[in-house]
Amino acid sequence: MSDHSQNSAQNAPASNFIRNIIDEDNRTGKWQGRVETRFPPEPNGYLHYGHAKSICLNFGLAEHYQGVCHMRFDDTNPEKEEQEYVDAILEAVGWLGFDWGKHLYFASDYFETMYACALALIRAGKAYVDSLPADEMRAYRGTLTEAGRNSPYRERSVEENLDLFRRMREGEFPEGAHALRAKIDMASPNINLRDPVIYRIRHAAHHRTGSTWCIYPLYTFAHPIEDAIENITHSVCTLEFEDQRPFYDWLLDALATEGLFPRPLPQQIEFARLNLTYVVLSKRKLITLVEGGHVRGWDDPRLPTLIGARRRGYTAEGFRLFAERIGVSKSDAWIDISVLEECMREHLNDSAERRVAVLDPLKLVITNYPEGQSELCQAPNHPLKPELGQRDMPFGRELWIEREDFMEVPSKGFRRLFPDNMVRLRYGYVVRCTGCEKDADGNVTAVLAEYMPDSKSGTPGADNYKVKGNLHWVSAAHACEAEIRLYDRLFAHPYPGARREGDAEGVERDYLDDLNPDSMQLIRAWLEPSLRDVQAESRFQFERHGYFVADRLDSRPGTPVFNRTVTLKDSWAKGKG
RNA sequence: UGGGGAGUCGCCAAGUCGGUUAAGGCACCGGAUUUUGAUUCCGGCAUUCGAGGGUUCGAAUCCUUCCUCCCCAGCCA
Repeated sequence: MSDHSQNSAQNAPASNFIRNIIDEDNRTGKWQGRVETRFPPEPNGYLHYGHAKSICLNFGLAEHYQGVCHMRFDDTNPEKEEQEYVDAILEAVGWLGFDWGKHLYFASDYFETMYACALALIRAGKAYVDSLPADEMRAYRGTLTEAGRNSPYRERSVEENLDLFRRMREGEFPEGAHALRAKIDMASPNINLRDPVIYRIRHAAHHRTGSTWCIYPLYTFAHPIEDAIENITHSVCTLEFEDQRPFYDWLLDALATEGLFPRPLPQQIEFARLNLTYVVLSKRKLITLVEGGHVRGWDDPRLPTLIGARRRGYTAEGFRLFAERIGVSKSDAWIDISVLEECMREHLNDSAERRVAVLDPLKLVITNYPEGQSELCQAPNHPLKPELGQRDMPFGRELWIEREDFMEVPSKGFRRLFPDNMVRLRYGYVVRCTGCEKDADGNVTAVLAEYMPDSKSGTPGADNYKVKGNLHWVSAAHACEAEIRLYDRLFAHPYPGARREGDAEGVERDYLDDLNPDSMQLIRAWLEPSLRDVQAESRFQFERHGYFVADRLDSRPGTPVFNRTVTLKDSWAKGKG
């Protein structure tokens, strides 16, 4: 690729170390140009933003190199996995816009092959049945700084191992009585090589294989085999598996040596998982948030789950942009949540039609506009896309405007409504503020103004009025009332539960203490009438506010319910803050 | 303290078989346009690559010492 094409290719993902590896493989012809990746979640929970990074990476790599990405379920632990999660994961990946075609696989479909691999290992003298109880096995394993010791069962004969392993499969033993271990090196400085357990006894029903099996392979053993079976070329996983790679290579090499798999063998490549500020991504913590009632469920718009994101109005395109923008590397990086938010704004700004909603209403009375009269104003659906057309907005004597758009005594730089000031009612008339009404406590109950009859937007003389303020409004007589859910960050601190500067020695913080008490606000607001019959999951920009989506579960034509996806940038508010 | 990784602008991240001025994005700061204080546009934004020492005509890239952070002792993934 020339320098020129690199610079001009706007949408070309940045180069990264994984692409460099693949480019090199393609250069040497290692895989004859073939690129096959996989996204291999365990179906034991809902996918979150971190998975989105991995999905975009794996499917994105396949897309870029015209390869394929397998959708694979790593379902080797029957006690944790459920069909419900399989379905939810499939839906989430599809929602993100990726297509695995015919490449949908389950590790559990390979159990027989894995069993054969174990047998081959035993015959090759590279695996043995250990009968040490779990706690003793732990003691024999040694520590980070001390070598482990060989199990007294380590030198069992091949025949005895074969017999025992077969009987394990037959269900002759209770859980924990025996385990199959790879025979490598109990003194290895890499603990993962100290004869890792590769098969355990579990008398549990598996969501797909039922009670067919009572022994199950462990991830360490299963994953490389899954990759080899599926002819994966580049097996991309997160950093915590780096120490596992020597075993990955040892296993596949041993199996290839026995003639079970052809070479070259798949290569494991590790990248840094996503860390995002103001949220938590660990499964354990997410479960606590849901089960502890801190959020409204797994699809709560505040939760960093993909179903939550969807409900909040985040878009697949936004996630893909985000994945591209944050890149891929091996350094532990913390991405600020604002980067994700900005990606969503970017896509929504381009794709969402504009509408008007008054969230904190204050009555505006146009005193020189006849009572009972009304007329229509035309508002474009998208300022940059005239082809999207426009809709009518009724205008009348009484309007709802935003409470913060009026100040009886304006602050410096305030260019909205205040006595004697003129502003344009967007898509309507220019008005001059003449005063306001207050209740007994001095609270403003209505703003008074006079409109300029010759200032209507779209009419010949309208441009003669030069005003700095442009306010949105809805006709009080025509507005549609609706529930709006305003979401903010779930946590009030960028690193929930982390020590703060100034914390006393030994202070432990609980991430739950960092929950943002104002992360959700339910309000009732006035919408322009065209929003009344909106379809669930429709997305709009409410002008001057942000992006909103009709709740996919609770919104119905006639009774809309909106979720705020993300606010618009607001340099005025920022300047004041 | 054993092993495995990582440290380049506020946040990411290219660049690493040494070679003129250290990509790009986001954020930020100016300024222009604007019937969203939005968008868009234009300009600015690391004499410096965790720190020190060394090799070299020349180092973010090589050598060396040190510092910081992350991961590993499940019959979880």
